Amino acid sequence: MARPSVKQERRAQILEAFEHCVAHYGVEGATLERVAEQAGLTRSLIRHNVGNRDALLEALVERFLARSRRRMAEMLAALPESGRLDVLLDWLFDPRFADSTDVLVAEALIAAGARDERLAETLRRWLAAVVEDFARVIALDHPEAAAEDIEAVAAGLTGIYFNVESTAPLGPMPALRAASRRAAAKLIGSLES
Amino acid sequence: MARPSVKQERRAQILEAFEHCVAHYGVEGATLERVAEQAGLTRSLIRHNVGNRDALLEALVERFLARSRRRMAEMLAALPESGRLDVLLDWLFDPRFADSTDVLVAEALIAAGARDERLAETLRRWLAAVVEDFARVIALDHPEAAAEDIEAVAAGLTGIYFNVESTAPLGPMPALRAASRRAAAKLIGSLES
DNA sequence: GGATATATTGTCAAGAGTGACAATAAATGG
DNA sequence: CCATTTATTGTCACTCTTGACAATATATCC
Repeated sequence: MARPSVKQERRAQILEAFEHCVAHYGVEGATLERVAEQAGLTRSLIRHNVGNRDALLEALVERFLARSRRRMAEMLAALPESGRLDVLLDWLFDPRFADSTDVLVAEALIAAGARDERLAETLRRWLAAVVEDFARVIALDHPEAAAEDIEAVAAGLTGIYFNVESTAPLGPMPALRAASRRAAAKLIGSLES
Repeated sequence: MARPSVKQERRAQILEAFEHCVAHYGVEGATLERVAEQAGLTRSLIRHNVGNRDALLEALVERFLARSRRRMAEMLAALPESGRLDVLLDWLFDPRFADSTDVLVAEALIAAGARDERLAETLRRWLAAVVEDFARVIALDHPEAAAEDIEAVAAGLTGIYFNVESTAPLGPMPALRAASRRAAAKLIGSLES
């Protein structure tokens, strides 16, 4: 009885473009014009399908959280019974699996969090959850280790990983990546008593 | 024979304001209007004392590099003969010494590096130098350790530190900070044979 | 006090970014 | 073919940002 709606597809297309722009230019630098160009659409269509700037940012945060959780869950589900931590290190540091989008978007959102306490609270929870997920994986292979040590190693792992991915705009830095992976392995190894 | 020039003071004042804005809003979001307001000056005075946007960014990069090197040198010079690494960990993770400006500016510049290969090259060198400085300190206390291990620990330390400071816009995260410090200590401890 | 160099303020035009809405085009069911 | 719903395009007004330059004020030396 009407022209079929493509709103959901358009919405995804727009949010992906917005994500790209936020990762590259920051929240303030991701203008609707740029997003429209990146998506191959017009600014009016952005407004039609998602809304104004605020709506766009809110939708991006939701998408980012959902995507981050899904990727983490997939990784966790793919871990083998033995040698879990080697697979985890591959996932985190192997350039073949590298995907800096999430980390770059997170950085941009964190910067914006300084002017949006609700967003800041969301991101604090998100970051804590990431560390907790890593901690759970580590605990599986080190059931005897103290909770405090596992927490520390998980936090360290997160920092090392985020730092490597955050340098993505500078181009590949294989030496840093390799050293970071070695550091992560040594950090995990420190749990052996 | 003429009115005394305050160009150098003004210049410093302007660059400090620009630095603040870049740390908070990113390179693209640091508009001259915002910088002028932050500095308590007018846009015309920015132009008069430093120049246009490009000149401002170039000056900021220089200032950032100089400041970063100076801070690192001061820290290195202040290290005691024994227990160097504890002092280093204090400097890196004690909230009383925390200063996230450098890290936030670095992140913003790195993002901008994607569109400026010369800047990217500068930042790659800067990052490598930071890691090398840490590696030298570590090597002082672990002369027997393999160079590759020292390099790895230095890279890990850098990542853990940068990650903690990069969360500054979210407000204090004492648990993450404490866990990160423990992780850094464990990482360094992994060099004991 | 006058010459001089600098600081400071003011203004203008051009372009980018945004929000709101109108107008047109296209696809579907009946 | 018609009615209906949605997609798509176009446009207008307003603000923000920037670059350039003119005009004025101020401090110093002679």
